[in-house]
Amino acid sequence: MELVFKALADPTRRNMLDKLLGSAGLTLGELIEGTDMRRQSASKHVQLLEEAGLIHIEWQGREKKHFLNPIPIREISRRWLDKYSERQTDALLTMKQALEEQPLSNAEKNEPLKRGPEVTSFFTPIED
Amino acid sequence: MELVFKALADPTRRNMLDKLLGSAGLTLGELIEGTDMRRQSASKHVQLLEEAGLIHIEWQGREKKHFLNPIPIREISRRWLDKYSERQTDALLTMKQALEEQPLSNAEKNEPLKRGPEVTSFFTPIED
DNA sequence: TTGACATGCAGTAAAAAGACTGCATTATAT
DNA sequence: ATATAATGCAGTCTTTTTACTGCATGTCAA
Repeated sequence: MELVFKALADPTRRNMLDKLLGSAGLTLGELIEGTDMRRQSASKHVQLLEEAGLIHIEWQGREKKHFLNPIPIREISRRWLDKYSERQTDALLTMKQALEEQPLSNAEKNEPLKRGPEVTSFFTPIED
Repeated sequence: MELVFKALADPTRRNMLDKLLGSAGLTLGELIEGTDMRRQSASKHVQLLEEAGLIHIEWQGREKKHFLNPIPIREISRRWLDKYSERQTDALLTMKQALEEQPLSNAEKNEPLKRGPEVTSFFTPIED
């Protein structure tokens, strides 16, 4: 998973994935068409993408064809991203809006500064 | 979006997000508890996370409370990741397995090396 | 077989990222 | 008021990342 996040961090590599989504089986030379990058640099990007399991490579004679493998991205989406996005977005939106209106509710009430779930819980709405 | 991917690339920052998912409103000091990182370093990580919109910060006196904002992650999941994962995973799996069994179908058929959609299309199954 | 093509590998240099120390600022508590 | 606590900011150093050049390897086509 570490490798996947690293690989996705670079815009050049994300662009490669986009290209491969549009037309699979592109060679290295085709991948750098329209860019000013040298093939040696692109090759290293491809290496990282492959190590992360994000692309599948198939040799055809002297040509190296690249195929997108969406599975690791799906894994991220399912195992790591979903736990933030699906469950809690609405709760956060509620909180955020409430905070913008009365950002210092506890201080205003002159309550002592408490720590712990009562105060810090992300899902305890302001109106509680 | 660039900032979000960069922010997610570092394991320290992902760990911070995980901590904030578990207990929201943690202060900077609480965020580095259990690690050997100095608060100044953690502070820079927090800055990046905030610039990426991944956390929301609320000052409470001299304490800085941090809250996870899952929305950017949801955006990634929806706009960028889903286009790889949901639509095409099954198609890829089929292709991958087929490739592993007969990885050079075109070459074996002694066809000329063609380029373009006919050959390179990711979604054109081997059995076509 | 030989020349052109697609790519790999090694080495270098520049840029970015990450972590540290030291000092400054603001808030709390006595 | 003053000491302590939570944090920010600036500067330096190290590591990592990224791009480049030059040369090597293997494949295709005449």
